[in-house]
Amino acid sequence: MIRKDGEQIVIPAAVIKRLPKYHRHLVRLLHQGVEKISSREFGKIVRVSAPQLRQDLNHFGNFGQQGYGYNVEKLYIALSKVIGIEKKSNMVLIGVGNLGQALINSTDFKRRGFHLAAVFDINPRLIGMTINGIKVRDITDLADYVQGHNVNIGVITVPENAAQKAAEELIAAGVKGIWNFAPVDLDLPKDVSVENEHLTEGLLRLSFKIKGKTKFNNKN
Amino acid sequence: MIRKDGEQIVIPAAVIKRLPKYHRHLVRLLHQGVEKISSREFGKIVRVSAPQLRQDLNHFGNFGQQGYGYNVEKLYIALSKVIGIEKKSNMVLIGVGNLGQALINSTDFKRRGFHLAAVFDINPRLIGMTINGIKVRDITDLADYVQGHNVNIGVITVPENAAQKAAEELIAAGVKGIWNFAPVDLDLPKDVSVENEHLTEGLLRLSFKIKGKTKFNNKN
DNA sequence: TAGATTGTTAATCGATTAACAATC
DNA sequence: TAGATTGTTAATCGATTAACAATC
Repeated sequence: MIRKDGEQIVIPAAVIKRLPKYHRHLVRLLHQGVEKISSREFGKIVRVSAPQLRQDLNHFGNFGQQGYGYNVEKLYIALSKVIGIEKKSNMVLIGVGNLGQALINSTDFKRRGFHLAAVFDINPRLIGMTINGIKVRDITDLADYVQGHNVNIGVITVPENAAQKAAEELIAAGVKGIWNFAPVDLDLPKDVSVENEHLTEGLLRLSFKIKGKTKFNNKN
Repeated sequence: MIRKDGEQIVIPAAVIKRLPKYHRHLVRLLHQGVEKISSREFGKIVRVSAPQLRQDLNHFGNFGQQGYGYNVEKLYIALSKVIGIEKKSNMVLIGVGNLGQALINSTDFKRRGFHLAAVFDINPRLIGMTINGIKVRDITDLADYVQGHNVNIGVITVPENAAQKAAEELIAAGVKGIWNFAPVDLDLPKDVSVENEHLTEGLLRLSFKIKGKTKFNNKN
């Protein structure tokens, strides 16, 4: 791709959605010692056509080599930079309920370069407890902590009705992105990014899909 | 929409993705006592253009009324049927770790018509325990339970390396859909539906978005 | 009835696929 | 070099938006 200087290049939403999957499989291939891979082979793995895969990658640079394919490590490093996880970033979490605790104990995102620096709650019974080596802090200490520890992501695992307030506190404290698990659509300023994990919506989609298949199987 | 008899009508993937959000807000509006809503107002809520909202809904029937808009309760009932949640459906869960326990304690999907009938694990220390009133059962009892209790959805919250096997056991037992939280792409027969909750992928997308915004703000 | 708003067709926009020259 | 495979343009396909007749 030729980058036209000075212009803001917009990456299609559909491309952005696929990048994490590419990255996940590159990590795996790297661990498995795979050295190179063609767009055809890799496309089969990530369930995307070979031309589409090449198109997607070429939004960010020319990482392949004609007649050879893609070097797995090189592509992994390139994509890590594209996504912004080539160096660790710090997160804080608000809401030490069941889901919050599950995330505190998770190893999955830690392996991808995200460090959960601190967790907060409003409940005095939880404050002071230690979970997986992380102390639960008082929500009133949030701003101080975020400003002093280079935190740029906030995770929201509070109940529905507390989510908007938690988001506002995170933003006031200076985080740049919010990973939201509460089943609400947060109202946020444009310069803050959000990613929602509306788990129940996935379950409804599953229900819809099952219904369609069942119908089809009944030839109805 | 005029339904051409005998033909299999394919609903665009993009439409399916939006339905759960429509449903979530209809539940809320219904609770708030809102009686009717226009495509313009509702579109603003779900962040979709009015014509798109009408297009989407008209894939399933004509639920509105000219000059009036949509009756909230009528639309809620109609969409519930479309999604397949007009009556309760039974689920089982495999993997009573941190995330599994968080789901067992969740009220969110229960309110939308999903009943967690039983949970299973392989760990003898967990088997026999009761969490939120649900007994943890031995994974070897899975098939018997599923067949005897009209279960059609299986939830997978086991570690990465155990997920494929768990999926196969669920399918052998007869579930029609899998709600997968393990960070792997399951290999499944075509007549079984899957919905993945690859949480870390959401976090990577967030990282990418933050990076883009930061760049932009720096005028670089 | 008059005003409002749907349902639906046609036009536009964006994303995917096909094809192939470039080149390792 | 010859074979393989990329990067990229053009063609196709699908999804969104605009527009408006139908109608409550």
